[in-house]
Amino acid sequence: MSRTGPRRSESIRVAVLNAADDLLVEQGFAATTIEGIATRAGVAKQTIYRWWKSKVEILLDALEEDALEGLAWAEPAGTPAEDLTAHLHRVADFFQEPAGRVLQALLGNAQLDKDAAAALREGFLLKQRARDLAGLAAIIERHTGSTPDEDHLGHLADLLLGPIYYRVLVFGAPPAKDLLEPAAHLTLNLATPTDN
Amino acid sequence: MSRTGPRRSESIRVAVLNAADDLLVEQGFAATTIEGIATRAGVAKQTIYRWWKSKVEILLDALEEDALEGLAWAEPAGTPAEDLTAHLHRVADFFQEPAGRVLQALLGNAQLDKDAAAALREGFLLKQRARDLAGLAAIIERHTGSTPDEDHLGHLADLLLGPIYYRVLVFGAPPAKDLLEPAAHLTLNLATPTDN
Amino acid sequence: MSRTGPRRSESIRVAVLNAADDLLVEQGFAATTIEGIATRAGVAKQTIYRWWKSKVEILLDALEEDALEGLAWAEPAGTPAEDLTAHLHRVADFFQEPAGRVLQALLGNAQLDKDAAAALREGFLLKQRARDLAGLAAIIERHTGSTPDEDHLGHLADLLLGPIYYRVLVFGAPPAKDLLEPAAHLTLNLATPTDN
Amino acid sequence: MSRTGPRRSESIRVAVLNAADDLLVEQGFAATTIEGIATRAGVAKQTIYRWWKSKVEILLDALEEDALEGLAWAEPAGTPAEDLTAHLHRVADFFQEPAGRVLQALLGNAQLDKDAAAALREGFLLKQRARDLAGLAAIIERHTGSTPDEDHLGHLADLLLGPIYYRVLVFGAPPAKDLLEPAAHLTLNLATPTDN
DNA sequence: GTCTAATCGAGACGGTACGTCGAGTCTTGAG
DNA sequence: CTCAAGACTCGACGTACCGTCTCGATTAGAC
Repeated sequence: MSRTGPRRSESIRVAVLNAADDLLVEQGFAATTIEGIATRAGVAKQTIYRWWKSKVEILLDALEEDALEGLAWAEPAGTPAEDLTAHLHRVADFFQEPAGRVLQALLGNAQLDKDAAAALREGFLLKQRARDLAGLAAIIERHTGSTPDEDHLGHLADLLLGPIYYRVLVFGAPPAKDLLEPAAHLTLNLATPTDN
Repeated sequence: MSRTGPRRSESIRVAVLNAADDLLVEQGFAATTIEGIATRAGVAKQTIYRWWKSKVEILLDALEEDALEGLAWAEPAGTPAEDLTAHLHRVADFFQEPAGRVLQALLGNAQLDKDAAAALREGFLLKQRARDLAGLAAIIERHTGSTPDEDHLGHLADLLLGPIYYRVLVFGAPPAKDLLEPAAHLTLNLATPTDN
Repeated sequence: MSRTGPRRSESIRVAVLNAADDLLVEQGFAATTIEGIATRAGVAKQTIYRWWKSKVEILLDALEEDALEGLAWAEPAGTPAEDLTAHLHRVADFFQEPAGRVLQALLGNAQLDKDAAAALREGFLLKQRARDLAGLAAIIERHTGSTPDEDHLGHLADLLLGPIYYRVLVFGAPPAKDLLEPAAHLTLNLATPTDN
Repeated sequence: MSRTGPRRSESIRVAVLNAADDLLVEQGFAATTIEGIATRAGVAKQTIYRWWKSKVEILLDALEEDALEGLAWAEPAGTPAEDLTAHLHRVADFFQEPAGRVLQALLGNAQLDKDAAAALREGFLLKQRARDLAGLAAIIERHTGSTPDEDHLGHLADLLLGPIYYRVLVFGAPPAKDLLEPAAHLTLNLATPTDN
């Protein structure tokens, strides 16, 4: 005997996520207010508060829908080095897209608010980390024939992705593209057991 | 004929910077309001607005006093590899200190506010970048006897520092310490012209 | 061919009226919300709106059941003066009872809302006025042997009841009891044609 | 050494009181919201909350300024009976004026809210009661040469004013004018020591 | 010693957004 | 068709800070 009464409106959910996304890109994080989202989505404020605790939760919801593909590891299409380089380009490009702006804003906000940081970590970053480790492991395996252990894999991921996030978050733009290919090669070299 | 009347009070300046620092560490960035700083410093709001444009400027002021030494490159004390590893440890530790928290908050806020980002870049990050490049160049020179060109040096700095900032800003804590020594050696290897 | 489906549930009607009554006495008029009544009566809001237009209508419904006896003119039991005095005591006491509180609240609300005022007038006050005039006329007739004309009777009712309502509505409590007996005698005196 | 800084703006105070008055008369009590008053007065909501706790306090403030003259007892101008009758006319007319509407609304609200009732009593009704007793005593003294005792005077005031308030608050309009002169004469008769 | 001009505290003010409450309407599925 | 449950829009609530402003009181050169 399931419960009675009206159900949550999916169209409202989508309208809110889109409104939040749009506002963030157009006006920035500070100007993305709950009232603004409500107005733009044509929805009552109370309806937003019924389903989300804060604008950060809304953006996190929006991110989950959009970022999965933007940061996904593609199927093999060339040599491991080529595929890895291509992925780094994809990550660098991602931060220019709307979904990337959302992630950037949420990362920024996470520095300012411990709860938001925890929510972002749980809701997105750790999952993405797992996907990154899996994607990187697959490429390394294609390259060397074996999978590095967890710790080593994590270090490689940090060396590989760290510079991109660093340039984006600290200097406001992805790194020069000519950094990416050497970084990919370097990582694959480090992944060969003898170099460990 | 110079002007008359009282001059800017240094004690007020210090009280405001300390109040801002303390509030940030104790309550977080969002709770660090101009009104709160004014109250805690025992100062009128107007007095703050007379000398600073926003709380970001206050924190930037506070950062400039504290971060210089926290992120400074030390004098040679061992082999280049040892010195470089030691510096990476220093950077990682810096983000645990109050001054590091301020930088982290300002970096976070910079993701959310373009003006704040520009101010942080101009007021701190670019200068620190220059110091980092100089410090790294000096160590490489000791190691290889020659200085890499500007672009290459920048890439090396990104590879070296990126992972630390990445772990701090994305995962909320500095990387495992055992990542740092390999990263230092790696960077020095990459700096030798033949490996490029 | 009469209509199908269940009819209005009497148990719900009673539950709602009681819930409204209770809430009014316990929490006051403002805190007596439709939502509160619905919750307390274990009934859906919509069900209330199906049968009543507003909380005022609910309270009016509740009043009609209780106030009739509370403000009723009793059968002759003594001299006209005694009976009139007794009635005044009954009216004064009525405002201390729950039903009196409801009337007081509805009178209060009527000052603030023209529609509510009209509803109260139509639904209760004019009927009560008629009962009061009839009761008073009966007593006067017993006393003087004749019935005063409509206008005169109305004035007498105003002089008689006015002070009680005045004390209750303006000063929050019924008048001192020793006002009531002189008022009763006075009214009867004024009712004798020669004193008019 | 009095305090420094800007003082409360008198023009704002007046603008708020007028806006509240106007809204009450034009739209009624329920539609007289703090936000509406603020908008109409061209004032920030916070400014209202700084000086008044609720709209009731605002209206009370407004009342104090306007009701004093509207309900004042005039100087002797004729016989005591004439003056008393004139005063009753003044009271009955008062409830048709804006200030009278305010009093009526506040009386209505007082039935619904104990705190509001207490505030109204303290802030206005008890003072007005004192003025009424004094005014009535003066007229009686002119008529009979002596002043009745406190209790008796109170009863006379209740008999005199009760019917007017009763008709206004219960039936929504002042009593027929021909009630007033008999009521005045009656009261003076009752005030003569032998009739007591 | 004035004089004079800026600094400083205190805080009033117009705003914007917050997060909450209840109103009244509408939708769903059970009985 | 009625009902409980509750999603929905709407308007107002009272609060927090924002950034601007005004008001004396204080202070430190210039004369």
